[in-house]
Amino acid sequence: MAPILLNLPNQLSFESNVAQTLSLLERCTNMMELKQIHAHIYKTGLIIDPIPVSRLLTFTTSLDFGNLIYARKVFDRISRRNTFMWNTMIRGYSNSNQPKEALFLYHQMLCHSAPHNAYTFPFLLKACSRMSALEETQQIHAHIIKTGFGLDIYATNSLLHVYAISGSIKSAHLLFDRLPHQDIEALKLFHEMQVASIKPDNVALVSSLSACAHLGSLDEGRWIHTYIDKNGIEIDPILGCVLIDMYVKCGDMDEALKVFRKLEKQSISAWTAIINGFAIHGQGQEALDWFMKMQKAGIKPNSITFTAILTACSHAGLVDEGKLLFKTMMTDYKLNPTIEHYGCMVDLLGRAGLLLEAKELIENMPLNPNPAIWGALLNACRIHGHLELGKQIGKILIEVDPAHGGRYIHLASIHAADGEWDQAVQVRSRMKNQGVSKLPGCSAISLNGIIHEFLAGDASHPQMDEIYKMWNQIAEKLQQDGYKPATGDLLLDLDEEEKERAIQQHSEKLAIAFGLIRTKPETTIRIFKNLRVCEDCHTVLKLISKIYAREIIVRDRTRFHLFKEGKCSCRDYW
DNA sequence: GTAGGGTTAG
Repeated sequence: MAPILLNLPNQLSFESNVAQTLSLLERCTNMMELKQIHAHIYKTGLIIDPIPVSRLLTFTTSLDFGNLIYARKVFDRISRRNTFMWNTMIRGYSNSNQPKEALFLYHQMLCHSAPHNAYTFPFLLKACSRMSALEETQQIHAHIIKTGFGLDIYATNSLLHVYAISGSIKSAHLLFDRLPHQDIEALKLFHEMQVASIKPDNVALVSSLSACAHLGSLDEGRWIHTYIDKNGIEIDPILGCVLIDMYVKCGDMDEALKVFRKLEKQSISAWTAIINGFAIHGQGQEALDWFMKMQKAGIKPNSITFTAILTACSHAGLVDEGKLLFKTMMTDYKLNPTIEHYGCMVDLLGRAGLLLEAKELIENMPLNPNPAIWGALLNACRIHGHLELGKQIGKILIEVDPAHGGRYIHLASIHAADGEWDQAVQVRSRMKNQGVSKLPGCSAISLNGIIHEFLAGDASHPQMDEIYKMWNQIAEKLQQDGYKPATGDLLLDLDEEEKERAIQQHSEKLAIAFGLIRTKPETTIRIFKNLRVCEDCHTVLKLISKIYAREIIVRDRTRFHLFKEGKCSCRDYW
């Protein structure tokens, strides 16, 4: 029953008026009632107590209610705003579709010299994470340290989360390094933190592990796993799932399976994480086997499981299996395909060269295609040399997704592949005019717990002379093996020789040269790249695995490649 | 009276 707001007695004492108003708020279900309560607060002088109006704000900005426009009106009318109220508004915006407003409010907060507290940062950083606002994150990071919240576990976790999902490997690692788990001395500090009861709980562990998964930080992930075991922390279903996912994304499927088997109860998400593991490792048949095994164990696949299994089919070229699964998903499992499932299917058909079928699927699907859908088709055009269609789609893509640097690069290289240099240059300058920049390619390799990072053409590493020397040796051996640099994709006004030089300095090549110098013969080399491996580097890595008799594992943006004896686990289907 | 969690196509 709705509260009878108009009949509030007038002769209440202040305290019981507060109490009654709060209780009315709790039962409030619609805007009309809310507005009446708002009016009542002002009319009866309750506004001098911060609690009723704070509750009103909390309620109005809450996820269920979510009327930020009205909340803002309430907020703007308050003459003495306290930190709680600012925080509440920032939190509201951070969960809304205008997270930018959260940052704007923080700015205002600073202008008003309103004090912030430990609650302020997690809200702000949530807003940053939703916008992938890296620069702002760095500024907030500086504020956190300056104002003495640098050891606050909530602030630190939130920072780690934003850095990890926005691909800022370096910042995330710096943060990890600051976390006290690097050596014995640091362990003491870690212990002190525990005594001070700021030890990580399950939620903190989950977000750290998830950051490791994003970054491919196997060493740190293992460290956290050991910490969990040593401290007898209970592995709840979410922690189990993210632990598996960490090993999966760090390239250690064996360990992922070990964790899975040890779980007390294998939840649907744990199964899905394993199936997805096989998918991104290119082991399509294993993924299918586990999909069956899961159902035999009495677990029904959900929508996310289907994304994983369709990804598996797409990466392994299992076209018929994928088509059948997509069909049975609707008929037998009664699941409505989402845009992600259509994305998988476009990718599956496109990679297999069935471009027309992929295009038809997009045209006939009941959902509006998003940039990712067009991106999948564009990728297929690139692989199969459908340049005309590629140009059409590329043009659409830079219209609908003008802030995405990769799209311009894609379109420009398709023009280049067709010999249309003028057009390619035009696309590039359009990108420049829009103020869009390309995410620089970055490859990382971890040796003895230290991460070494390389950018293309990078000369900043202290051992650079040695690395280039090594690369020249490698290049000589490659040449003897008949390798010729594939410069076709490269753009622009470089002549052939310069192009060769540019391609020789790709980040993954520098990383592999460094890996060969610094590791013993026969050890596996693991490299992580933030973008897709380039075609030429893929060829080179295959050859190196043969010439130097090394296994090389590369995780790129979408999947793992295992190079062994001159071949890659993706069977050149990627 | 306010905080932080997972598996998901490109």
